[in-house]
Amino acid sequence: MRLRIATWNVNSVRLRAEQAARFVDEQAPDVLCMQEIKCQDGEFPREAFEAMGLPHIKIAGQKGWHGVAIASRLPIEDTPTLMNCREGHARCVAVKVAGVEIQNFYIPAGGDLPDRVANPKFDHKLDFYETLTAALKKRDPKAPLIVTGDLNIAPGENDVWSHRQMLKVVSHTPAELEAFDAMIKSMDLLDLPRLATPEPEKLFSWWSYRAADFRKSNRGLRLDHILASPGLREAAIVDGKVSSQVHDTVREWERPSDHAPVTADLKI
Amino acid sequence: MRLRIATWNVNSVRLRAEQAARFVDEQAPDVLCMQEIKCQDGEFPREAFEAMGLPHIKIAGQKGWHGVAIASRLPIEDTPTLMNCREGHARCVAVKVAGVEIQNFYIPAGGDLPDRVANPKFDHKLDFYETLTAALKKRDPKAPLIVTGDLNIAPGENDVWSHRQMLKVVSHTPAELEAFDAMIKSMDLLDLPRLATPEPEKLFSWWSYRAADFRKSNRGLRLDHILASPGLREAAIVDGKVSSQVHDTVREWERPSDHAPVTADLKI
DNA sequence: GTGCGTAGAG
DNA sequence: CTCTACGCAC
Repeated sequence: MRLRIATWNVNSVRLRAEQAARFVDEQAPDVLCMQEIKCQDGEFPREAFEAMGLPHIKIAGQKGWHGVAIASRLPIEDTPTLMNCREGHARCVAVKVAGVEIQNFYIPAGGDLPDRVANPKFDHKLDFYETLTAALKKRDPKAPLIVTGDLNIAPGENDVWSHRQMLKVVSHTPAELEAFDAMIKSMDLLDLPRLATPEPEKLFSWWSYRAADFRKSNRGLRLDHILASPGLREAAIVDGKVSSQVHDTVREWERPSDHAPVTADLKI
Repeated sequence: MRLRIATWNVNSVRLRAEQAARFVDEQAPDVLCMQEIKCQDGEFPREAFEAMGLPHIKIAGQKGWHGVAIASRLPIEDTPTLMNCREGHARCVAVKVAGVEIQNFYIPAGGDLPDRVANPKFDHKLDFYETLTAALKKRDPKAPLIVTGDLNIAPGENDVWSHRQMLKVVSHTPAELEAFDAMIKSMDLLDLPRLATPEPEKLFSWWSYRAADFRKSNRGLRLDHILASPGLREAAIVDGKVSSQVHDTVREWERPSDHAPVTADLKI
């Protein structure tokens, strides 16, 4: 069976429910992990997700900001999140689907100044990574685990439009690249979209709203990730190939999210 | 030649430009007087009005609030407004089209409490009427003049859903009815929509957004007016008939203004 | 209920 | 530029 997992920072699920329906119709994900739903649990448009064939829903919402959710075609089993947000924000949600544990995160953006002392948001971001990395180290790498979401770091030189310029910009600073790398090494996580589209090809999942024409300037970043535990290696790599993509055409739709959805397939 | 004059409180011209195009397409007004455009002069969607065949435009805008404009199929001649707003709001705009002077006003709503001392907004409203009435008295009644806009008073018993209940509500209080009457008497202005639809038939041009179904409750008010000077009597009353209507179906459109457009025809 | 202003986040 | 929150006006 093919299990297609999608992650999408929807930037308000109430404003994007119709686009979610279109995306689900076109790409048929079995599990849709969302970030920045920007609503409380009771305000989540459940009916819309039921109508699009994803009736099994787990929501971690809060008023107006952040908020994560998972909507699934298959029944979900409740499972604890790997960690909790230090600041009490709704940034973590997890389920088990078809025997696969899915941990969905909206990691803090980290503010403008890449300085842990002067900028508490940047400290929060790195602390989030440290806590997550520590939690992953305690887990059995052979267990089937997906770590996904808007992780707000573009880890590779080809995950940013300009490595040189971005090294000074939060999302691609050396401290963040190290934090991301440490997380990956915690259990040798597989970076599925990047395995499917190897370097040096550029791969982005986010483009700023501020650009007049995001295609023209193409100043994107790869902030949205689907990472698989070693226990999922055989499920993710089939005949030497990984099936995973960034659905960047979604970024062209009317009134889009600034993030494009990312999918990856597991053969389970 | 038929000159069709329309007045419409659009409640944000930028949000309503498409609806204006539809209305102009369906009703073919020669002159469209707008209120509550809620934008500055430079933010007015000129191109949209040019495209709908109303390229001659006069705008009195301000940031975010109030704002009036006139868009015309025929060339416009600049003409001074009959008065200026005491508070400096953009509430008055005037043009001359085909020899007819058109004075377009967005008269203050007047707040909740009908008390000139306790409520400065109510005082401003009555003061606006007094100033306008004084200005009209100085004009030659035989000159072709239209006074139109959102005048924020429902003058007659059949211009409100409940005369008894509304006598205590700003827009239909005794002081306002007197002020409206004094304005009419200043030069025996003709109330064109009411002449076309005589009492006791109810006639409304505004329905609150707060009603779930405005058709069902039908708690409307006639706040939007097209008044003609005696000099336009023969132009407005043709074979004993006045051609004027409230286009209330516009209120049913998607994301409507809370006001419906009103039109009146002159034979000139 | 709807659309503005302001501010903050991204 | 595009979201949220809050407050105000209508």
